[in-house]
Amino acid sequence: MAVTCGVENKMDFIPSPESLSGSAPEIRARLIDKTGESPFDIGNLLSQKEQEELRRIAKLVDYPRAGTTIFSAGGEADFVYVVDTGIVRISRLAESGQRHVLAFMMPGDLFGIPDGGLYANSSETVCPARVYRFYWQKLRRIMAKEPQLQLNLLTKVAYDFRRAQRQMVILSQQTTYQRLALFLLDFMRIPGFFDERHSRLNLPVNRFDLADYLGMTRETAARAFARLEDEGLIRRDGSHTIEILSMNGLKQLHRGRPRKRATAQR
Amino acid sequence: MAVTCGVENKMDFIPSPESLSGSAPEIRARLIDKTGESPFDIGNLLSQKEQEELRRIAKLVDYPRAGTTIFSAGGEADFVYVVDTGIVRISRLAESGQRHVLAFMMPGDLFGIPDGGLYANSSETVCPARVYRFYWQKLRRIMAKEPQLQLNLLTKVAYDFRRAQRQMVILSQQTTYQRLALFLLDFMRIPGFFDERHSRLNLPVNRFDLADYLGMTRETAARAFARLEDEGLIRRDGSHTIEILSMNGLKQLHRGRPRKRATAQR
DNA sequence: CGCCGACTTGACACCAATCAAGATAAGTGG
DNA sequence: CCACTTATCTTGATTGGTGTCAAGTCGGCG
Repeated sequence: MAVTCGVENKMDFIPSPESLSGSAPEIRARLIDKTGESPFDIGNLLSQKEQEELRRIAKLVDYPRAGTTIFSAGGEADFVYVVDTGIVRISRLAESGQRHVLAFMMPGDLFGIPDGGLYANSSETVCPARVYRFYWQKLRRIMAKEPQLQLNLLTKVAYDFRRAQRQMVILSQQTTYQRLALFLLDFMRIPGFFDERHSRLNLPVNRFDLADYLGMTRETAARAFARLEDEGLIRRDGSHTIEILSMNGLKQLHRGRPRKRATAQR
Repeated sequence: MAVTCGVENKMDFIPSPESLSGSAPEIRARLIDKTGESPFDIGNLLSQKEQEELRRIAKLVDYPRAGTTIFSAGGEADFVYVVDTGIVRISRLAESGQRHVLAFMMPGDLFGIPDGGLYANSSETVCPARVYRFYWQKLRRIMAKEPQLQLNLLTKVAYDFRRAQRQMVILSQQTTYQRLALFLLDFMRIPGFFDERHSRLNLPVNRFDLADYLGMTRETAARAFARLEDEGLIRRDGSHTIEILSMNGLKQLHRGRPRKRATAQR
């Protein structure tokens, strides 16, 4: 659950990464932060020793090409991963053959936590990417001794859980246009994809992935883009770069009439 | 994420409660199990001392009436809860006023984990219920000393996370009929609601809650029931008891043609 | 230059929401 | 216990959003 968004109303209640504590809300949930001085920490909670231990079992893996499989659903889950650079998609295949993209993982996001020893989902690179790889068993062993590290992991999973809950609400209530608007807003908040000066958004996600993430078809996604453009909220400039003409317009769109009338029970 | 289901294909990949370890898949994720001999344990992983500590900070709270609020989204999150008896719904209100039911929590399920000190969702009783209540801060303090207990909590959250992922796929791919069929199948697996001898299912959930959980309107839910009845898969006997005529028929329904055609990328 | 994949647009069909009304069940007071 | 009220559930007719199928455009690359 990578994409973040800045609206602060109820529907849009965005889980804060450090959800379990009550600290400052600006830190991104992560086990590793290459840029900071404490590269293996979330919110500077880990001791030097703990960070060292994490570093020892981490291995940086490079995926130079888009569309490379990192792991597949049902496979033996030996590793957990943390995105270093690039974007990774987490997907699940229905037996109908219909794919669903559960999340786009951004730098700092953790993924691949096993379910009964197996991966529950598949994951592939969306663009060239580098990821840290940890032996899950080793990590578990360390966590058994280091409660603070385990709390970091718990925090991270709780964060992803809330993002999933938010996505459930979006998928079942918002129209396709609203979902797309929300997606763009979310993406704008991720460092490195939105150029504020020119108000241009870089969308390295193709229409397939986008549609499967937002629960619609590629055709509908294209139409949704067209409508946003007609209404003067965005301007397409190639299918992967978009100029944001009215961020407020996008925000208002998702507050408008939902797909279903409001429930007024009791 | 309470409801469980027994189909074992990919789409229906049901997370096992003890997902993080690799042990036997029969135990239900829980912190407390009143019925067992180890009432504060998941999968008998906790020591006597740890169980005692949990018991000390737990308080059993009774909610004799349906529709009682346990906590509200945005409120100060002092407690976490574990269902003892009855059903509790976890919901979120969009600013449009549209409610979404995120999950029905069954006996043994844990809920109310705070997000930045506040509750992210609301929760109300669906029927008369009893819940265990824990001071979150106390629980955190104990967990800091007892990694095994914290691992139990992590396991539980990871389990709910996977249920949320499954629900995302269902909401965005399945038709209303398929979603209802799946819901019934899930409910049948919960101990105490399905009478195998008469093949009768007790559904203590009203159409409002059901529709808001499955992402449809009450009218559509009623029509979906009608269609399942027309096709000879169920028989309605009052709106809250249902006779299952063909469990296999229900299972096949959700494998049929989905709402969208399959994605065949690459 | 021409092929090919990704993306877009159009015409049509269908599923599900809406609005409205009726039926059943559940309380409530006499 | 029965009439009355009310909530819950169901059914019908209509509309609109979105998937489907098909064709067309754009851009990249050999």
